[in-house]
Amino acid sequence: MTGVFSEWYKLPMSLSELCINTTLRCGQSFRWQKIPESEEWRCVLYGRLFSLKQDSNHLYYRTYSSDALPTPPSSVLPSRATSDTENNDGKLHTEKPGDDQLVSILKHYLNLSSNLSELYNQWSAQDPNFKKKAAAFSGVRILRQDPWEALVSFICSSNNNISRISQMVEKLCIHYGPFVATIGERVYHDFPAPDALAGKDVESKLRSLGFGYRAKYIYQTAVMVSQEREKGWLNDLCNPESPAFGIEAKAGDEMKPEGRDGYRNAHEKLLELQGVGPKVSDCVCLMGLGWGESVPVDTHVWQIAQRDYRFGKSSQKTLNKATYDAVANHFRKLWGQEAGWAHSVLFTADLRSFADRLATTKKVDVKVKEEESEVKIETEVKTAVALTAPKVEAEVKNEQEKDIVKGTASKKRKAPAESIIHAGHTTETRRTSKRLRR
DNA sequence: TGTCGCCCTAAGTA
DNA sequence: ATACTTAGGGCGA
Repeated sequence: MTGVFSEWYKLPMSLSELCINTTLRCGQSFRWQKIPESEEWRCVLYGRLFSLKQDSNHLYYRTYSSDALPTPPSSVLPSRATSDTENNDGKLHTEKPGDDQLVSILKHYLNLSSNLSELYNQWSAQDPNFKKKAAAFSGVRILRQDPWEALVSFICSSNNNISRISQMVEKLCIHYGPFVATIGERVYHDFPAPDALAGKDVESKLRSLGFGYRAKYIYQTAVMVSQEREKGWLNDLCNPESPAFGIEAKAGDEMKPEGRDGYRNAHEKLLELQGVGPKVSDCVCLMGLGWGESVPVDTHVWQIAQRDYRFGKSSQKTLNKATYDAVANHFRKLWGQEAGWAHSVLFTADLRSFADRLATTKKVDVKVKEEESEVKIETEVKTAVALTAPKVEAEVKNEQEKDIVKGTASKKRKAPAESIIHAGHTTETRRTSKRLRR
């Protein structure tokens, strides 16, 4: 089968508004494929193979069309979690030229409506640590992924790494997702719909494919979403201000330290699913449902909170429900309504695979003023390398840099005991624990 | 309410 | 080489 790419179209885009080289590999999406020896990224979205590349002034995009499988009907465009093809596609049947619809899809998926530079400025003004860390990581934007895909992807993410999660998601697409195109050796499928993963033999098949204990979670969640919930159940948990593609935006409710009511509700409902705890639920809320205040707290973020925000040391406190809510609420109060976006910037800055951003390291003495105390500490000054150069990671030069990457450095700072933040003092105790309801 | 052992796998580490 | 740990958790006791 043959096919052809469209010409490249382009959108004006600065790297501070969107850096695809960071955004597409920072662990929020797992399906984007970097073409070797090229700056090009590919992924199937809404049944179409998209291709992206970027320079300092523009984002370039094109799509691929197979001869035997022309542009899919627009009925596939609404989210896969809705197996209803008749009610939700009203806005998608408009007779727009192809490139016009492509740019709508891209602007929606890439979440381009907000001004990211302005958000970085606000977070930096509120938080010196953010300002310091974010310098080398501009253009990290939260994508609007399909809620169902986000749900399954983050069920896969437990006790796992980005590389293997990506492989598992790829297997789901190849074995259960609709075929889209073949280019060279590479076969492109879209992500499977819920009912495609609810078959009787799915669990055993996934186990044989190396999913481990996640196989049961995926199968059980697919059954619940496709058979035991109303159609559109998952999409209805979306932030009304950030709805699924093709749905009208509505006004949202009021922001609170623990998040808006709609966010709390979505978070809670997701906990009913198998294999979904607080962290996975927050990932889906943030990256699939458009709730910007969702702050997923994993072991990594927990370490960041202890290291840079004076939460109790790990030897004293473990990451439990109370500390989870305390950390998330703290970041919501610090960064505001889009706290989850800021969180992702710091998370990315600590990812091992981005060690090449810490190209040169030299020791200097810096006076850092934090709250009342002025502490003289020894710190590292990192100089960013070009953001558009996805080169092979430079070898970690010495133990010091290795520690930075692992997030185990900076035991040098000693914080006053009074300023350590304790979970019980900073958050209202929530009674919404998944386990307590059982 | 908090803590612990267990669940799967593959790559990295000692 | 072989055992152990880690990698963006969740669940039940």
